[in-house]
Amino acid sequence: MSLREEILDVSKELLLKHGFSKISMRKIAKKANVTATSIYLHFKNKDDLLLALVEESIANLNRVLRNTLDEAASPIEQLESLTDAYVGYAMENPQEYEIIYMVRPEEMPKYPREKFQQVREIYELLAGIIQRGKDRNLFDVEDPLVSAYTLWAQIHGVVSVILGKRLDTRVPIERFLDLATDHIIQGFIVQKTPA
Amino acid sequence: MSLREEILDVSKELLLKHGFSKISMRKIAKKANVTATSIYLHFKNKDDLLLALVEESIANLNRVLRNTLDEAASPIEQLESLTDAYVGYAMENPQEYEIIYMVRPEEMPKYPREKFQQVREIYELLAGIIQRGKDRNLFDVEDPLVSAYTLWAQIHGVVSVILGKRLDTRVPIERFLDLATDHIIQGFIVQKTPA
DNA sequence: ACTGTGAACTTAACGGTGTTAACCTAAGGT
DNA sequence: ACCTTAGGTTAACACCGTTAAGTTCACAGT
Repeated sequence: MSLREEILDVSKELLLKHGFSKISMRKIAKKANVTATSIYLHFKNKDDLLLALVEESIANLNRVLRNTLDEAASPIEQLESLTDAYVGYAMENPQEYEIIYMVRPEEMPKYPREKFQQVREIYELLAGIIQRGKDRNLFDVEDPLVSAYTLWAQIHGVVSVILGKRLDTRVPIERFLDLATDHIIQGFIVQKTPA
Repeated sequence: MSLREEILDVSKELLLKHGFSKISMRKIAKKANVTATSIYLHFKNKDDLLLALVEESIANLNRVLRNTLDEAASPIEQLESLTDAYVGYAMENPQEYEIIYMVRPEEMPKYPREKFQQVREIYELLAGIIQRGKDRNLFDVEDPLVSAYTLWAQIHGVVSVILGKRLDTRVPIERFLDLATDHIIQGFIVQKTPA
């Protein structure tokens, strides 16, 4: 295994074990039996290293989402199962999810766009589902691609509130998640106005 | 002005000007013409100081939300105007919003609950609106308090995606926000099933 | 008037951080 | 036999949050 991979491995291990705020180049280096400066031979800086981890984690999440997709199911069912899979993944792998969304490298905006191609692909998949639902008069959406983004943003909000430990302790997480996903899906389904 | 207030003032100024990642106890102290250690006479540590800023900003946001509430309006209108006010506040005061939600002091969970009483009050206000809408058969909700939390989480997700610069650059922010608020509100309104 | 106390503040230091410059070493190609 | 290059090192810089110890000074009690 190359040192680069080794560094990625131990970084992820430390991140998952001790959380984002506790990792440092020196600790990573120590765990890889190397000096901190060696990391700079393989990564531009700390942000660059973190970004590589973000990429990995995004790939994981994408794999999970793609695997849960049942081509034969109805658009509504597909939306529901994707939502559940997303939330489930975040709940079961909170640190991994945090790697994706909580880590905020300074120069993310100017980071090479190709790297986020995978993210786009997921959106287009989602947009496709929404488009098909719209065509069948199941979904009340104007613009499937934009709605794909709002759907994801809504779900992310729900998840991040829990992971950020900002949910009122009086509210049971399970109930919160159930009602949240209900409301979110509901917001996409056509309103059948009374005759 | 007491040193405590002075510290809060310059901290906020630095935070709004240079962002969260750039502030340090030493810089704050320098700007307040004081040594870094003096800060520790008024705040337990850096997190404690940041938490004080979070409190202030929450109070601001709450004031804005309360001011936009029109007692006479219908529950649907109230929900819409609160949503718009929330999003508007976040867009116009992005750093202030980040202070509230992006700052994640380690010990937030064990922070004295009374301090977040204001947050509760807003939820209860929101829950009241939802309850009234439910009573009038306008809203399709099971549990107004929990739904108040999911509503807020969804909106927060939408806002945080923009502030985190994670929205695809092909999607215009205004359109994204419009469709997002539409979907969110839609998700709370009763489905009138056809006769 | 003298003393004591406590608050506000400082200096100096500890152990940590990301990052860079300079250097070393071994392998491979010419 | 020489040069280049990849992969690694040591030492250092400038910062960080935080603490222990010391200073100054206003004011209360006797």
